[in-house]
Amino acid sequence: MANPLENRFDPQDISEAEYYLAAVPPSEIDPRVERLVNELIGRVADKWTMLILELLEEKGMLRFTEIGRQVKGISQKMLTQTLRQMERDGLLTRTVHPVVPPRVDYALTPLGNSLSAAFCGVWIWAERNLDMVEAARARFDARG
Amino acid sequence: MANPLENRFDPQDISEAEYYLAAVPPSEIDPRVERLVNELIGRVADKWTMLILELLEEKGMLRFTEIGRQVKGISQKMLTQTLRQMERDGLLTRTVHPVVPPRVDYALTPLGNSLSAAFCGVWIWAERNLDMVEAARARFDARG
DNA sequence: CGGTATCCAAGTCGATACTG
DNA sequence: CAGTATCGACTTGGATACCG
Repeated sequence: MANPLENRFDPQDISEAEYYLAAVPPSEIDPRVERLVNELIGRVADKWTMLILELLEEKGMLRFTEIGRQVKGISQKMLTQTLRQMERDGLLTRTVHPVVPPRVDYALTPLGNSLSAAFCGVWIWAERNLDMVEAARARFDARG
Repeated sequence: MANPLENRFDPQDISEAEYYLAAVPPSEIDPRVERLVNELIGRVADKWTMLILELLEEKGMLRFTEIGRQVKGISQKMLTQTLRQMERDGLLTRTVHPVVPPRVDYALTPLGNSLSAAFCGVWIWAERNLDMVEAARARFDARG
C-alpha cells in the first residue's frame, strides 16, 4: 500500500478527500510518497510556473516570444528553463515547426490543465484574503 | 475597481470562481493586485510553510520543539524564520508562557485553517498525479 | 527551552553575448 | 525566432556557537 489514497474515494472530489486527509495523521502517510509530493508541490508552486500555467490555460496555445511578452518580468533564461521543466513534468507540449524563422508552440496537456484547476483554490484564497494578510502584517510590524 | 472579484460571487464557491476566472483575461486584472497575489502565493507555497500548516491543522496546538521534531529535516533557523513569517501573515498565533523553562505554543488562526483547506486541492493533485509526472519525466529523460 | 547571531557553501536569477 | 553559454550579484539555507 504505497498510496494512502485508495480507490474508495475519487480524489477529484475535494470534500471527500478533505475528509480523508483530516482522518489520517501525517505520520501514517508513506514518507517516500510524502517527500515526492512535497518536491512536486515545491516545483509546481514556483512563481513562473504558475504564471505560465495560468496564461496557457487562458490562451490555449502560444509561441515562445508571445509567452515571454505576456509574462511580465520574466527573463529569457527563466522562460526557457521553466518551459523545459514543465515539459519534462508532462504539464505542456512543445511543438517545433521546421520553418524559418523557427516557430515553437506551447500548449497545456490535460495534466497541466488539471493542475491549473487545482491551483484555482489557492489563487482564490490569496485574492480573497489579501486584505486580511496585509492587515495582519501591518499589525505585526506596528509592534516591535 | 481594485479587486476584480466583486460581490456577485462568493469566491469561497470554487465552481463559480472558476467560471469567473475563465471569463476574465489576465490582462484585465489589476496588475497591482496580481503582483500581490503572486507574492502571497509564492510565500505560502513555500515548502516549510506548507508542512507546518499541515502539521498544525492536524495536531491543533504545538510548541516550538515539537514542531521541529515532527517536520523532519527543518533546521532551527528555518523553523524560527518560517514561524515568524506565518505569524506576521496572520496564519498562526504565537503564545509565550512566562515560565522556566520557557514554553511557546503555536496554533493556526482561522485564516491559517482556510489556507490549509485551499491547498488541499493542490495536495490531492500532487498525490494523485505523482505517477503521471514521474512517467513523463522518465520519457523526457529517455530522449536526448 | 526557545531562541539570536554569524559564517559560509550552494543555488537562483538577471544581464549580456552569441548562434542556427 | 528561439534558443544556448557564461558570468556575477544576490539569496537561501545549513551548521555552529552562544544567550536569557
